[in-house]
Amino acid sequence: MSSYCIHSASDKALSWRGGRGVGCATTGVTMSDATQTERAGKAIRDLIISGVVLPGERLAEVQLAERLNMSRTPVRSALNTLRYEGLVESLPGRGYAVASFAAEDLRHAVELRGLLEGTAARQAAERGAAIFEVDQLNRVLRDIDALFEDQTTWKDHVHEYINLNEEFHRLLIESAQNPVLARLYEQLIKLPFASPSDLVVGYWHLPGSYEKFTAAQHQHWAIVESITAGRGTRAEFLGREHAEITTKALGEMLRSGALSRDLMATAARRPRPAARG
Amino acid sequence: MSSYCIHSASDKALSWRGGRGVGCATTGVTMSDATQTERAGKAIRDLIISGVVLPGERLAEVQLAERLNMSRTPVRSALNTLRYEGLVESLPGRGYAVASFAAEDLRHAVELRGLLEGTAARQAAERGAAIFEVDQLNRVLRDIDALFEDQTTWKDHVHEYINLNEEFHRLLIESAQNPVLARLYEQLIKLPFASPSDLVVGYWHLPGSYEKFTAAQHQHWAIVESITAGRGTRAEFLGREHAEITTKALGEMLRSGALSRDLMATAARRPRPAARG
DNA sequence: TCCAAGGTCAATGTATACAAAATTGTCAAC
DNA sequence: GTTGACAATTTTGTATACATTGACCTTGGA
Repeated sequence: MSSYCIHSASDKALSWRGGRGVGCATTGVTMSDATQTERAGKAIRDLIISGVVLPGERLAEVQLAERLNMSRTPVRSALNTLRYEGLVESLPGRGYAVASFAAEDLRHAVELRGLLEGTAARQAAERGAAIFEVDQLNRVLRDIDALFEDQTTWKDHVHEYINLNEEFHRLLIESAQNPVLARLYEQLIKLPFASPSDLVVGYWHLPGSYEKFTAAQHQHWAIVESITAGRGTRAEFLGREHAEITTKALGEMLRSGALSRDLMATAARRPRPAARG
Repeated sequence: MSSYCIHSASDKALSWRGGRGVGCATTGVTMSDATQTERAGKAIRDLIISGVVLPGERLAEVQLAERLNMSRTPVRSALNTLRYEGLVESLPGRGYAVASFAAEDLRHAVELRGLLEGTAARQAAERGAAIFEVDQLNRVLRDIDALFEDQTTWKDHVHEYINLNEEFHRLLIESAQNPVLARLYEQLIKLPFASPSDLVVGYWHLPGSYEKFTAAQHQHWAIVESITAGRGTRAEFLGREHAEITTKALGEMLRSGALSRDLMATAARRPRPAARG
């Protein structure tokens, strides 16, 4: 079984959620987390994302525990957590099953992320963002600009771009100083391919990615500009429009097959448990 | 300790989350749920909402297990769940503590609810809501109209209004046919006093409530009207504006002391764990 | 041959025992 | 008197054994 880590197609094997050096699904043990529960969570997540277990398939506790070389207790705990992250669904009295995601779900998630980011930008603009926060946003954007200066070498710095892009979006949410919004955002981007990084990971090697990324960066600047100027409405709609680029990129990714097709429900949305894998 | 159920001040003792006939925090056993875990979840929730345990206070597993007459296992599971509902915070390696809510958090939650409901309304309008869904929304609104016909007796039907109001908001979210949005909404309204019902429960006996409720009902009609007419932008902004009424009501509730003050963090936002209760 | 009822079995739900970690209290030294 | 380290105790994290529920298969009857 050569299904290894995520995106076996992509040679650079960018990890899915910035987990630094986490082991792969088959073992799930090589990483050095604090608790067994965390190890279980990451391992099961990998199993799902990498497509080792398919959508709709049941996740039996004993089976998982054996596979991960631990007892049922941390596995149970991790499954309960993953339920709230939307990766697994709980069956009434029969444990859990891998959640199914349709392409439509991904589009919805991206659109909602734009909505929340736009709201954060508006609130930051309306309350008057602190100088410190704006400075941080500007610094990140200048760093990203530097990466894109040379169109011939920018692909060598994709990792840096991913980190900076993620930091920008995180700072943007923080700038609203709205813990409830931040919590909701956190929950949303835990869905597969709903976070800013995930989409970059899947998109950067496609043709035309440079133009998309520079256009997105243009919007980044405009958002910060709006916040600084206290133009809340413009900030909000720029945040939403920013998601439109992502949606477009998502569409290209789907057509190109860059997204692990296993994540998509091929037949109906959320097929019945299907006790038999 | 006469701290009993929720809102000891309000004589009619409306239950907090439509739990039909759930027992009270002190026992937590009288209800007949399927599993111990569910019982634990509801019981701990009651302990928090009713103010028996205070914000910032640590929740020790053994202590809770003894109090609820069960083992630590379901208590652990329930605490893990409540973490994702925002009622408790997990301390790194030291278990859990009751989450603190500032008045500002409640306002933020209500505003975000308006944002999501507005988005749902827009999406329903844009995709063209099915006749069946619109019919259901209209039916609920007609039923609510009937309740408010007689200004002298409407308070006898508060329970019915709560149910109908909740159903309207649920139908509104469903009309968008957006599972991701629905999931986010579900998570949001699990916060204390973020759901439509909770606010009605706390507000209906305050002076001027009749006018507020009828004004809200006016907006309900306008939202459905917009959806039917395919006017997405208007639908969205009506959804947001609808939250403004709620925010105003929330302010009055806070000033009147109708909200359990225990839920509010009196000192700083999210005080340090404070190992000593 | 099909349907129904019962039994068997596997998997989840729960309890408890054990291990590891952290906090608290105590004692001694500065 | 304050500060440091060490030990004792409480508390969380994990494993395992048991109970109970639900599913599947077999067997009997129509």
